[in-house]
Amino acid sequence: MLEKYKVLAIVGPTASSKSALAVEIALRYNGEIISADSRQVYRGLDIGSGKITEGEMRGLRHHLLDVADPQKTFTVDDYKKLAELAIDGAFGRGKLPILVGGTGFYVQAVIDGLDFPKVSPDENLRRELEGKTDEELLFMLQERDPKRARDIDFHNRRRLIRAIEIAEALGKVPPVVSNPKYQTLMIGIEENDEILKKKIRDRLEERLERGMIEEVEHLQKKGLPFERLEQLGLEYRYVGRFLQGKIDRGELFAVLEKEIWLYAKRQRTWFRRDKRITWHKASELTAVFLKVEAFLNN
RNA sequence: GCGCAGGUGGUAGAGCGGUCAAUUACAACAGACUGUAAAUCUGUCGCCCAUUGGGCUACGGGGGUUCGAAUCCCUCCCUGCGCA
Repeated sequence: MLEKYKVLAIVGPTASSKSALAVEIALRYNGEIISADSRQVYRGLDIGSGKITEGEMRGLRHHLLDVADPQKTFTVDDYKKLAELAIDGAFGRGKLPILVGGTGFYVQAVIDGLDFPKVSPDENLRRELEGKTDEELLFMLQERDPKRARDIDFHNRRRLIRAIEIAEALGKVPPVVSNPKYQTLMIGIEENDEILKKKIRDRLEERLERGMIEEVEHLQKKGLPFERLEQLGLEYRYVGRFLQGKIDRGELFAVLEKEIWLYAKRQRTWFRRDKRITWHKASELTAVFLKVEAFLNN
């Protein structure tokens, strides 16, 4: 049997110092970083998305940053393809690929090798479905794929629409297939609530000082609509609202601090169910190194 | 000191005689996740037991009116604004 390539994944909530830790590991074990962050893939979203700086990269290759135009929607499937290419590239150079990021779905898509139905978004269909009520949508799905209709969260219009879109193209919604290509070690980075909250707050202050508002303003002036900023969430969403005068500066800070924290909790919920992850604090360098070493040597 | 407006669940803020353990929002807690995932969506949320359901304590304190009060009256305390 062919031995699978080894990939390391570092996951965890926002502001847990994953990136810095990943750099340490990469320096020590001859790695390359593959970012797994759904916002850092976009060009121009730098400060607000917490993209690593040139200096912080310490000369290591970082992949999957700035690979997409923020005007267009980038999807998990896009991510998966590009990430696999990057991982293969790293293998070619004899490097250990280290997947690092807080977008759990992206990480999962890669390490579990999820194959999504090959149905591209159909904007016309989506626009049409958007006008329907939840009940109508559910009914439409029931007609096409009763099984999927039974399992789906029918309050979630976005999912409902996508399911109909797939069913429309393929007749039904095929089960997602998992084809893991790599041997993976998953390490989760955590911090207790109090510290994580403080880090979120400090980081937010720092981002504002570094010109986060100006960054968003610049993106908007260059043609990124407020509706798009709204979709991008968190800093882009709320700074967008601030720029439109919907909230003031004080509210901006308060709401972002709160929303980022809620986001961190959602991330925890996602990762919590994946029992493969072993959790450490970013400060437990030695323990993490030992774990990585054991993984590489076995 | 007088006048006016208020004091409601963790917070904001509805309710203004019964259908109120109390709309709603936020927070909190739990969770979902099949090409937007920083997105999108769900559940719980006074206490105790229970499957529907029941019991208990609650709307600043105390006292009344009433079959029945968060809702009306009296009084006390507190807060904001206005006048002294």
